[in-house]
Amino acid sequence: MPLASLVWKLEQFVRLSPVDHVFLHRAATERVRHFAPRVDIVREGEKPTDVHLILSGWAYRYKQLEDGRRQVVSFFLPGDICDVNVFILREMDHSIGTITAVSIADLSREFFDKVAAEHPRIVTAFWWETLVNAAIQREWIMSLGQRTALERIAHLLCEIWLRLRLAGLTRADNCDFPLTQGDLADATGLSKVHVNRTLQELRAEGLIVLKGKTLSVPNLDRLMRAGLFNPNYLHMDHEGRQLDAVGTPSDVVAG
Amino acid sequence: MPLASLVWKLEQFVRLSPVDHVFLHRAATERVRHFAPRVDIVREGEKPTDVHLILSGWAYRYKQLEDGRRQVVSFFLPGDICDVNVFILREMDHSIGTITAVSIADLSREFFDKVAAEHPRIVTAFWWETLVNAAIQREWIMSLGQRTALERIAHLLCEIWLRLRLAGLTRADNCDFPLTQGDLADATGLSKVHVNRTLQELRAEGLIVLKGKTLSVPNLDRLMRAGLFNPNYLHMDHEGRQLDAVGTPSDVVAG
DNA sequence: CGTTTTCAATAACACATGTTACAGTGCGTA
DNA sequence: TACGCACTGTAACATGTGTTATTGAAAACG
Repeated sequence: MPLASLVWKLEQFVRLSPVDHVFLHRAATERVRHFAPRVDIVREGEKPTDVHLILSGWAYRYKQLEDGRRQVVSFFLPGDICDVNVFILREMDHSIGTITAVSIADLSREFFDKVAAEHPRIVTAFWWETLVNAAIQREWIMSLGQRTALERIAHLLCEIWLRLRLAGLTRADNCDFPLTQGDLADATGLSKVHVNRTLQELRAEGLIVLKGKTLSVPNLDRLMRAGLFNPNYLHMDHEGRQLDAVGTPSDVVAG
Repeated sequence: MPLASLVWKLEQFVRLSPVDHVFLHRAATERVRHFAPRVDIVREGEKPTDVHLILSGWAYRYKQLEDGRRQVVSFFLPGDICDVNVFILREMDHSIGTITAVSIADLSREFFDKVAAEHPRIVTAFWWETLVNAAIQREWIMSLGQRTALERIAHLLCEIWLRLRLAGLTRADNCDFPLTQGDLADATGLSKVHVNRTLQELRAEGLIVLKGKTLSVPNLDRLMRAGLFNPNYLHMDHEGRQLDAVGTPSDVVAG
């Protein structure tokens, strides 16, 4: 069920009612679109009309300078919402592109009006999603401004790992990892060559195994230390529920 | 009237009713606090209880690593709201400190509940504020990841200039500028020494005059070009209303 | 009103990361 | 099966920015 990741994630934070569930489910199955890998979903300058919910696949948000310099500004994983309420803006200030094949559900203005009027728990959950996304952006700023190449990459891998885990998308100690070294370079502000050097270093220290399109993290704790990673900014806990309390990948969200 | 900056700014985007005005005014005068320069208002790890509205003065949001590396993650100018609805999170993932003397109004959870229930235009305006702040964060990521030192500083100065202008806080071609070179370094991810070098360069090219605590921008257009600055991300227009239409230096935002 | 502290300015040197170039590997597709 | 193309891996070299140190000028302070 492709909606699982979103509901799963939101329920970390707010207990949704059965009515909420039905409502979300309908919204997420009504207007669904599918995209090939490596295509743009939305382009800078366009008028935003809908909010996009990622049902499956990976995507990213990026900005580009006229001379071609390109920066990935965030990654979208299954269950992520692209920007609650963007349609109140006149035009997009960035683009959104797919990494893998992606399915999205379009959420309309009316959907959000209805949420606001009739589903207070979902409102809260969406605010949580919005605030966490803002916190992630801040942490990226921290990484780009202060962390070394090795710390940056280690940090990013930790973040992706935890976000995937929250969406129920990790296996024992590994997960799908469709990003190329070029993608990592665009996200970390490093050159491709240096990303490669740095990945070698992480491998040499046994912090990651990255081959084909899967990433293994033999020891998350060590990787977190290498990236100076403090998970507080993901706000994965609420009312006493702690991230650590949830143990291994599979039962993470059991709650 | 210290509330002017906020109202002025929000009205750029949404026309507020007289009732909205009265309501905002009351909220902004009820619980006001004053802080000295260079002190913390909020510390990482604390439980957020209120949302802060900056009535006057400059502040910043920052994060710090254990070894002391410090990154300014955003600046707060008069009229800015620190984070709509933060209090739904369990703890702060960053700190907020003052630069100058600062007055803030504390906005409670009840305030936001009331807004949600009775002031739909304010809801929209706050969403706009939230989305613009997110866009600013993205642009900082772009700067830190892709722009050179000179571009970064030029870009930041343009951003601050336009935000001050929107709040009605610029004079003909100059404005107050209380940031030290150390602040700029922490915000741009550069060393203090390199910030100094770069400011000299900007001065030598006649792009800025920065002395004491005031900044002059003789030619905003040239500075914008030096910083590869595209103002679209500030979303200063709505429904055809352009920034030019509203006031002070009228020649600014070309397109 | 001098004393102390912060901030700005500059120089000399160090190094993390960028650039260019090319070879190897794997994978999609015909 | 082989072609083509995108991705990974490495080497040699270039450079933008960091580091450390010192000085002078302004503020802040007692």
